[in-house]
Amino acid sequence: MALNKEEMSEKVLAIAETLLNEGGVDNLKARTIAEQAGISVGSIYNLFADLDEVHRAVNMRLLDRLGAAGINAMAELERQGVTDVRHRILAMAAAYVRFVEAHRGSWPAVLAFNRRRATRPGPDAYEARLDELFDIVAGVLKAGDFDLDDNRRALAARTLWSSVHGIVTSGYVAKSDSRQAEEIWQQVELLVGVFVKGLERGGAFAHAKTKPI
Amino acid sequence: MALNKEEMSEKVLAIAETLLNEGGVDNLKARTIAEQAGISVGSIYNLFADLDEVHRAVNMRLLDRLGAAGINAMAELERQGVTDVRHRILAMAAAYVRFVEAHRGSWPAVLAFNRRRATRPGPDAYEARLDELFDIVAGVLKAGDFDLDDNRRALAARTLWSSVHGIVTSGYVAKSDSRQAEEIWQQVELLVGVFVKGLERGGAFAHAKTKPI
DNA sequence: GAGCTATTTTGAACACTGTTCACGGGGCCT
DNA sequence: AGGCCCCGTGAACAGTGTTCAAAATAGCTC
Repeated sequence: MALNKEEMSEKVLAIAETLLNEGGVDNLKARTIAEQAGISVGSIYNLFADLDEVHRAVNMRLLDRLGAAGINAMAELERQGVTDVRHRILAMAAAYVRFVEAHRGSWPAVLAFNRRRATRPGPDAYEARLDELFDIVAGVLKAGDFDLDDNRRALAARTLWSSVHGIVTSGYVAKSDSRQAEEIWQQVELLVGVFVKGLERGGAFAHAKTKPI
Repeated sequence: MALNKEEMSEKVLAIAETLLNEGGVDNLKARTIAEQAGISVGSIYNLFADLDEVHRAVNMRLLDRLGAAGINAMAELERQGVTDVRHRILAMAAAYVRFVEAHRGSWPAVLAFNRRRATRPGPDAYEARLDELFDIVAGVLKAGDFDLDDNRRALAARTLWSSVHGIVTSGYVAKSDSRQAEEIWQQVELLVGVFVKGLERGGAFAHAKTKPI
């Protein structure tokens, strides 16, 4: 019946995720976790260095799930034989939007945490998770017949990703209306449409030194 | 020599802004403010309901300054007789990037705060400040000869703005390298270029039901 | 200026954080 | 059984934000 170290760690993380989802970062309290897990406060510090590490671990799980969702979405389209670049990018974006919507409480905490630690040290395993997603988007762009070298394709992928990210996060800070979801999706559709068309034209990187009158 | 209520409020806000800029939201402490302002902790609560209100007031000042920066940037272009839509949008984006860069410490706190209070009440005077900026962008788009009705132009303005926002915030969570600034600007240039070209093509809102082979 | 009242300022006290660490119980090997 | 060590424990500590009775100050009347 007694849980071993790893099982207890997972129990703690599950509780922590629920707390974060329900009340944001302010709701992640050592004593609450301890009570709900049926252990003492001190025991948490035997499993994790501090609450930040708990938070980081929860975030890692979230990012892993997000990555899986993205990969699944691509696999689904593959299965359906969809090769259109715009559709595939929209599918990725949809997976992202769905994910954030399903984690409205804890996703902001991921960003807030990332931001707090931004001033501190260096080798974040965080970014590695996100880079996977960049790579997927870059892969999709590669399938399109835009004439982009690797650097520019990576830049485009990052731009696209950051833009979708901005739309989603900007959207969810406003009113909690369900109409918001519709607005967000309209913005994403516009962005992706405009992006693909802009790249198709091939001149995305040609700065308007030559003014088109 | 004694400061009246309003003067002391401004002194408190100035101190609070410095604290936020230096150490983020965790650095905004009642006792620190009191000490630096030469008053007691209790006095802060005579000037502001709680620390959140202090934070909110600082954010308002920042947003006001950001709005002013945007307006100034547009006025400068006006003075130079620049009417090119792409240039004007880039100038707006540049103003935004410069602003965030100049407030690296406190700007994340604006977003984090907005997010924390997102679950709570309704009539945010916050969004009003941001709407001004949307309006400026929408105005610039109006000057372009895209065939967009008011709704779609507003949607495009929001999309553009959110995207730039996403690029900037995503950029500044990563390494604190100065190379980051370059990457951010490349992304913004790509986004704006692609956006304008996509809109010019006029088909941004025509979903690809008609596949262009 | 004295006396009185209203207002503001104060800082000790309270409730609640994260985090530590000496204590002691329980399992495990000899 | 004894000794050992590991690990869970929770009281204790150092910080938070916030409150509020009391003291200090300001303002007013005479």
